[in-house]
Amino acid sequence: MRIATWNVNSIRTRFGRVVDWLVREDVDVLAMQEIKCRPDQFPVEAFAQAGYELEIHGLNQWNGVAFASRHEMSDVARGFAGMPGFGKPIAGQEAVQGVDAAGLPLEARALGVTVGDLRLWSLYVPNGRALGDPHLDYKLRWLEALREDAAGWLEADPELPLALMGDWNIAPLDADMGDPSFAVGRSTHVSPEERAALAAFAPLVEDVVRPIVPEGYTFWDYKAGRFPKDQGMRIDFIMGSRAFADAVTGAAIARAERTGDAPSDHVPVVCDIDPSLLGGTFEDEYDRPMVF
DNA sequence: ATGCCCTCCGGAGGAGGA
Repeated sequence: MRIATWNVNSIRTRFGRVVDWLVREDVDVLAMQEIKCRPDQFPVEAFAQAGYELEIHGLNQWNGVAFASRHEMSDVARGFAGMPGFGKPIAGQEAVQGVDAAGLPLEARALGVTVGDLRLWSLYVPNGRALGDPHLDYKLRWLEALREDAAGWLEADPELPLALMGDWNIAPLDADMGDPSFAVGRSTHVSPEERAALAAFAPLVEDVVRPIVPEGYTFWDYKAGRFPKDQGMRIDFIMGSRAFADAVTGAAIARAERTGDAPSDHVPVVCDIDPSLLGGTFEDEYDRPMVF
């Protein structure tokens, strides 16, 4: 079973490329970020024709997360319980996009689904924008709230095959920073605070791709020829719980998706799961014949 | 370097990205 995450940078611009890749690579479940549209604007037909169902969480032209899956999805969660909002309290926003406990509007940055035994989240972690910007504080609070909720999920079920996957907007190691416009002490994505926020997930989930793909970036800025110079960043991760990580049999970073016509600035990050290693009752109907 | 490129909305130029 193949699972992937991809910041697509507008699904309306990219859907042909995305569906082609899903079919070509035989992907079962894709977590998308930055779809940049509402559900009524999402190109669902292109996915349906390729055999994929969708769960979509998009509020407006910003952010937006979704899942495409060949398998049934259930227990859909739009946002997590402790997720903070951002911006100014706006009267009437409760009905439009929901608000947090402080009355701040929630953004479309987290979508959870269950596929078989797997609990999967598509996450678009706030960018942070700049050191000292209130958006960076939002980023850190958002991550801490996610960590607290994820700790609760795993406390309730330590054997839960959980994957937190998406665009984390943090380069955890110096080897993950190849873009010279990012530097410790000068920019977001590499600050000690952000790296500590990601490292705090260590007791819960681990990067399941790095042990198999030790090198390579997942994002290259469109500006300044960052891709041809290979000045990218590794900021997209599949973070798996113990039970999830134990079932991983392979992984890849689809670097070729940054080439050709109209690429996203991010590429897909992929892992393969052997359902028989999950120890549960998941049946992959694409691997096993249906018995009637 | 308040730059570069790309996408959004709206119909110009600002916001946001990382």
